[in-house]
Amino acid sequence: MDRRVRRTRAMLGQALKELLLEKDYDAITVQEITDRADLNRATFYLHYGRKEELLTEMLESQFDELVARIEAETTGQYFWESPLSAQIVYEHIAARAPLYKVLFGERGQGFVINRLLKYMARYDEAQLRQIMPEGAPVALVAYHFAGALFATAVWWLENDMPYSPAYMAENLQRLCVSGVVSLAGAAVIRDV
Amino acid sequence: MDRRVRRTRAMLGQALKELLLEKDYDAITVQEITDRADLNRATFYLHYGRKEELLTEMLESQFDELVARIEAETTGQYFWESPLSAQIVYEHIAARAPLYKVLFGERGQGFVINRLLKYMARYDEAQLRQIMPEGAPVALVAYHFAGALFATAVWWLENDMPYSPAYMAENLQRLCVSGVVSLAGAAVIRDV
DNA sequence: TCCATTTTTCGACGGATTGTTGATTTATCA
DNA sequence: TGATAAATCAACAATCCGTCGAAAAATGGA
Repeated sequence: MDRRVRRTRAMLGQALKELLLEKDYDAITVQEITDRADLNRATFYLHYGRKEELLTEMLESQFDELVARIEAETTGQYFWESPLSAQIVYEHIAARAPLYKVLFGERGQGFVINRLLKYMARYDEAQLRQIMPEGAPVALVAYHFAGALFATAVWWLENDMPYSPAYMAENLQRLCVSGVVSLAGAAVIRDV
Repeated sequence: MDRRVRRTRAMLGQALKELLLEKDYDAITVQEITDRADLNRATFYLHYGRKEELLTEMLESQFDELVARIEAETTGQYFWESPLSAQIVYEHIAARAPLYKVLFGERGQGFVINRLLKYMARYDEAQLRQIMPEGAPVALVAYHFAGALFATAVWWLENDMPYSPAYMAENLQRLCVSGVVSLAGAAVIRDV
């Protein structure tokens, strides 16, 4: 890939990231992105058809990065075997809190949310298929967990992360594995 | 409220509903909405500042309608006490499947999804607060469940509703209350 | 280093949508 | 019926879109 292409795309991605922290995604124009990146507007259309493509490319690389880290730090473990995997996810989110708060929160984008759900569910489904018995609605359960992780992350970001990643992960794992009864009983999770 | 106002708003809402089934929300213009409703474009701005306001108004009334039905059919029961409440939710969704598939699915809108999550979580939190012990992260758990319900609904709609509302509700309730262990054990839910 | 290839720039184009204006016509309610 | 409110209509400037062709600049291989 041409050095100019790499440079141009990186500049456009960086410009979009910056602008996302300043104003609504819908309100961001191609002109603004290229102005910020100090590139000509026509150059944008040489690489992307719409804003969505640029944003999607950014996100995919972020997600791949996250999965790679999980694989590296939890070798041989299933995602739900311990809270560690989930903790890495929440840490990943915390490290990018301003951006994710915008993308997933109040003024977020539907296609981003759906892509995230699909990404998480696909990863989850592959793992659950090895654990759950034949005939179980694995794909459905995977979406259940993906949705729970997504929504708790949204709540966490909206409320300025009042709990630690470890606490969030512990809570998530208990709810997914053992349900609310495991919280409602004697053993209430201690805040961290 | 003036009869003309009621009529105008109803026409605009109906026009938007129709257009949502035909093209992406983003691609729908105010001009198209008023053309479809056989109203002048200026009339739209007499009632709403943007498309979002019209859509939000539509959704709120749908949600209120759903909650009213749940309250009426499950008197004195908590939402999670039986799968009945959740079943009513899935039935509500099924009855509006084409519209909800557009609003929540692939090309859905972030503000719609967030508003939905918040609406569900608020309802859920009020109930959970009466069940769960002091000090439990009730708001967080409420979002967990709201996200699970949302994501399973998305999956359900995307896959053309392969399970019955009763099955979806039973699965949701078991996962939320007792976790995945209640499915992974001997008792796998039978497909309905 | 040189040269062919690729990328980026520049200015400009028509077309579409936006939100608002003021004057006019129409419908409603009391 | 008459005062009030709502809807219509045409027009406005402003903005953003996607695309174009020609020119300039940068790249990578010979």
